[in-house]
Amino acid sequence: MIAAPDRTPITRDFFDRPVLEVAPDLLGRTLVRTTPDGPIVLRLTEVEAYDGPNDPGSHAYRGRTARNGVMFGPPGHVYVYFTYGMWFCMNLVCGPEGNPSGVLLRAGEITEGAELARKRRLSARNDKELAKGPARLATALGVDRALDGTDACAPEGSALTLLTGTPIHSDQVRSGPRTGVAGDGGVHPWRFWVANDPTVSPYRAHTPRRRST
DNA sequence: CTAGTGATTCCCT
DNA sequence: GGGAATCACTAGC
Repeated sequence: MIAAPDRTPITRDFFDRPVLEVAPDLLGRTLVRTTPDGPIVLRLTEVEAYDGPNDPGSHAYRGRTARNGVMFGPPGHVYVYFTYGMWFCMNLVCGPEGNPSGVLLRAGEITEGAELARKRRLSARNDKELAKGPARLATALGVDRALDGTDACAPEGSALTLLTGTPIHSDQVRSGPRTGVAGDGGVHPWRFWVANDPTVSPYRAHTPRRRST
């Protein structure tokens, strides 16, 4: 018997800790995205930590800007950014307010509402690919910049809610270098995932792009 | 399976 | 103006 995931919303205290504690503790948690068409529910299987103003891989490294302002606000809120001209990615803000840190949600397993996620992810060849990768995850959940700053500690039925779920035992948590982070940002083992989970995204070393013109 | 590249827009220098 | 916390597609093994 496997116990059903705990559907109690997570409290803000959960996020008001150092990001390197929060990140592995997010694995196995349940994220509910409520849309007009119904809920889409995701079990988190892969995350990445971005640790405050001294992390050169973090969007907050060069100080507060219009884009990253949510990272400087209270923990438990969602930072959504637009990247590569086409995609959105989502983070959960951690740590004390004013210390900009967050966890990028990189992959997960859709456990409810897969029919809604499939409509947004037409190129996915199977359900394991629906949220395998940070932009795919945001796409599958219908998350875009309109949700930047949303409170993930809100009651279920709000736009986004993180539930207690089923946390992953530490001996099933793996860690490694962050994906796609340029320069010194990739040296820390701040990517965390669930061992042997088929929804975890493949590791890709950062490849610098050459100018096209 | 891996490696390479075009797409496409915003942000910051 | 240059690069970006990516994806989808292709070629080749």
